[in-house]
Amino acid sequence: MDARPAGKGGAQAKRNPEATRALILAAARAEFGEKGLDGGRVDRIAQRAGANKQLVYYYFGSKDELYKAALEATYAEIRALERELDLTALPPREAMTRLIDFSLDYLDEHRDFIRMLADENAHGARHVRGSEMALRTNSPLLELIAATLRKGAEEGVFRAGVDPLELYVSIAGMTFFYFANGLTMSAIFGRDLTHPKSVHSYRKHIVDLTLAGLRP
Amino acid sequence: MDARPAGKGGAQAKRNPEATRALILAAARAEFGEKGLDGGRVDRIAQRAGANKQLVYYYFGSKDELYKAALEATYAEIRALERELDLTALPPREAMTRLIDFSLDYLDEHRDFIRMLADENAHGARHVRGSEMALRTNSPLLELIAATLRKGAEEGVFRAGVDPLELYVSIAGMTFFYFANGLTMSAIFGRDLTHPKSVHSYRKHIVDLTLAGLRP
Amino acid sequence: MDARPAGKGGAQAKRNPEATRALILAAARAEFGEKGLDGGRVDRIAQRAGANKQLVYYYFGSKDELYKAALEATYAEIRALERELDLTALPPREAMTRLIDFSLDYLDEHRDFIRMLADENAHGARHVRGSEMALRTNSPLLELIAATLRKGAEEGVFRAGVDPLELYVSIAGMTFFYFANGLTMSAIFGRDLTHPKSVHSYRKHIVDLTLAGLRP
Amino acid sequence: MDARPAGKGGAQAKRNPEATRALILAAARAEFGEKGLDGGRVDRIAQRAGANKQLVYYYFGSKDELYKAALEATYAEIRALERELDLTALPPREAMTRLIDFSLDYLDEHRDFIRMLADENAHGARHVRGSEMALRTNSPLLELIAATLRKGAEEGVFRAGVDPLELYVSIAGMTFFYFANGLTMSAIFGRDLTHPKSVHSYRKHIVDLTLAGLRP
DNA sequence: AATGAATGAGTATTCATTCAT
DNA sequence: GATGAATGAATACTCATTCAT
Repeated sequence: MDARPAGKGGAQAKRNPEATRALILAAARAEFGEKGLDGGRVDRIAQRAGANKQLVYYYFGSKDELYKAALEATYAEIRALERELDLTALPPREAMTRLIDFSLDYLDEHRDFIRMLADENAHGARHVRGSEMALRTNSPLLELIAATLRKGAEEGVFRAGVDPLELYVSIAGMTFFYFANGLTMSAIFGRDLTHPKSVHSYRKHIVDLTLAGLRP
Repeated sequence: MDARPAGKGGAQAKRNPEATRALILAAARAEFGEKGLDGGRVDRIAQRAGANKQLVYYYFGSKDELYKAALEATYAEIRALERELDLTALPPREAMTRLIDFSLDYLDEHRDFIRMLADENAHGARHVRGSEMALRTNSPLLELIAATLRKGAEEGVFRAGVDPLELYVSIAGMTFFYFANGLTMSAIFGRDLTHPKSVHSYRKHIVDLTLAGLRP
Repeated sequence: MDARPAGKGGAQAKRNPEATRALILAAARAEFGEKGLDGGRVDRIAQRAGANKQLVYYYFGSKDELYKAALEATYAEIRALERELDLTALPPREAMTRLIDFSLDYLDEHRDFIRMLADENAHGARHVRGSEMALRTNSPLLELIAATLRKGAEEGVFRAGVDPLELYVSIAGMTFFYFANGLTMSAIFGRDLTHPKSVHSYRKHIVDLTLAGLRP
Repeated sequence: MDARPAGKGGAQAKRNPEATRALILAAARAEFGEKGLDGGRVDRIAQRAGANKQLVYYYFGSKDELYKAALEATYAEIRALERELDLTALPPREAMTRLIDFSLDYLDEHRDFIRMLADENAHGARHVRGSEMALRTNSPLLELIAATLRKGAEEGVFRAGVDPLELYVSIAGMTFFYFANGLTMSAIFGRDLTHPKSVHSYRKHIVDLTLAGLRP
């Protein structure tokens, strides 16, 4: 019927299931990352993916399952990046600095992750709980923090007895909140926290606070 | 159709404008605190308030303006509480501990505030920007942090040069994130962060980290 | 577009809740009577009623509840008609004849009832079971049959021991099936059963069969 | 993508056109018998048949034509059973009893036929009219009734002048209605008509009524 | 013959908002 | 001030059907 010059058009030309699925998933991550679960629209996801709306259901079953898939893909991505972190050669204080940097940088560059994380919690972590993948996979970052704390304590540069998960939460909190609530704080305090200089300064602040806070 | 005299209408035992308005506002705070802006339903707010849906529009104009009003009321409340904090008599380290405690406790007891804060940012801080009230009122907590840092530096128990706003963000981040993402983290890490013992332990952790991190 | 002043137009000009509700219910009875539960369309019902589609939900909650309401209205109507039957003055055989006539005539004139009855059973009598009204109200017709059988037995014109409900089912079956499956049978047997003459002849047949069948 | 030789495809252990077609047809009869034309799903039919949905279209063209095929198969089956009835050796009254029994038993055991028959009529006998097969084949049962009536009249055990088709409709009605509307009536009258004892009793009732009704 | 991928038109239902009294 | 009735534009999801291989 066509070399597909005109008329119907669309993603159908592909006939590439995996690619189509991937396109839809990427579109979903973008949409949910911007608008959240409630604000995200299946129509818009299909459109973003250049796909037929029904295909979304064909591949993912429902909006909720699609959201779960998007969340899992996001988690898989960040964990893959975490896994690439190689701090074995670094002394504990440098390693800890790198960990904080990583956390800050990732969130700075992936605002969509922030939205999804916040949204997921707002919905009672419903999808995470239902995701075997999210529950199974351990967090490489937590492992790295634990290893770094241990090494630091052995070398006498960090005090002992610091709980890795609690430190993980602290670091994640300081970095997450900065971007998550940056807009509101910028408005209230009249200081543009989104500016690179502000980010740079804050980075130094939390590194200093953390390293000093871990001294023996 | 019934025995009542005429004209008036029905069960509106109220006829108390301010009380009705307050009821609706409270209902809105509850609803938005639970479900967010997108998830919140005007119908449900009216129902919670025991009021007619149209009254919501009569008093607040639109869902969005109602949300703004709810947000402002929430901010007003937390700031009033912050204003009650009297740390003048306390030495800097105790004062700082109190500040952290306050932040943690308030969030622990006001999960609805967490939801609204997260939601507001997810929507680009639209309502905060459009609100004169929220902008004008400076955060008493920030002032207290600044004063405490100053006093601590003078007394030599805190190092100098710490930016009050950055410390404010750090503390807010560590406390906010703990409750905001507690559900997800509890699920993923298999450790119940909502348990009082966990909160207690985490409180000690961030107090220690912060106080140690502020040492000269 | 029509005689109404201008602007939006539509059923809204009425502001007559009860009338609106009644219009929708009537439209639902017509629609479901023609197309059944699965085939019936909420859109079309709204249109038939000259009402907004949302009003259907405002008044009835869901398609299913609307169907139930339509079913109840239909049952209420037929039972009201049954209740008007006064056979006290008639001798048993004439009374029985009237009962058969009534059953045949009602079904002949209310094909929609046939469809709804068939449909309801096809769906496992779900709505009837969920309806307090339909269950509570006993069938006046069954009472009349019972009374007529009793009287006939006393007078010696009917044999004793005939179960009223079974006779009720027989009569209902003979009349219902004639109209319910008339189209199919007309097609298969090449004889127009919908023709008044056919109906007339069949009426005589079942009256004869029944009266003869009840002889002592 | 996998190790299989080439081209062929997958699990279709079949490659047996007629068997596949038969499977689909059987699945369609089951599906339509349970859910009706509107409620029946092509997807589900394919699934029930263990076949690909597209195959349904390959063999039957459309849902409607598949329905027609299912209807024809159902008619063919019942007519084959009717044809097996050999009443020649029986005296008229016994023969008539057998006919009624057959009708009752068949419907009792083939609820799906009831649904299809009801559904077909609800749709204006559209498919039957379009089916040459359904129109061509005469009903053996009607012939048997006619023969039995004739013989009975000759022998003086039945009155003359009874129209075979009308008697056919009566018997079909009494038996069909009992099962078709059994659920609704059970609910309304608070008597379980589906119980074997009820069926047994009703069987006696209609045999008695009919035989008595046919007496000269 | 057989299959998975793709599509368009529908389908019940929801929701913020406005009208009329 | 207060209320019930009415509206239009979405919104997630379904379904019969066709395309490409």
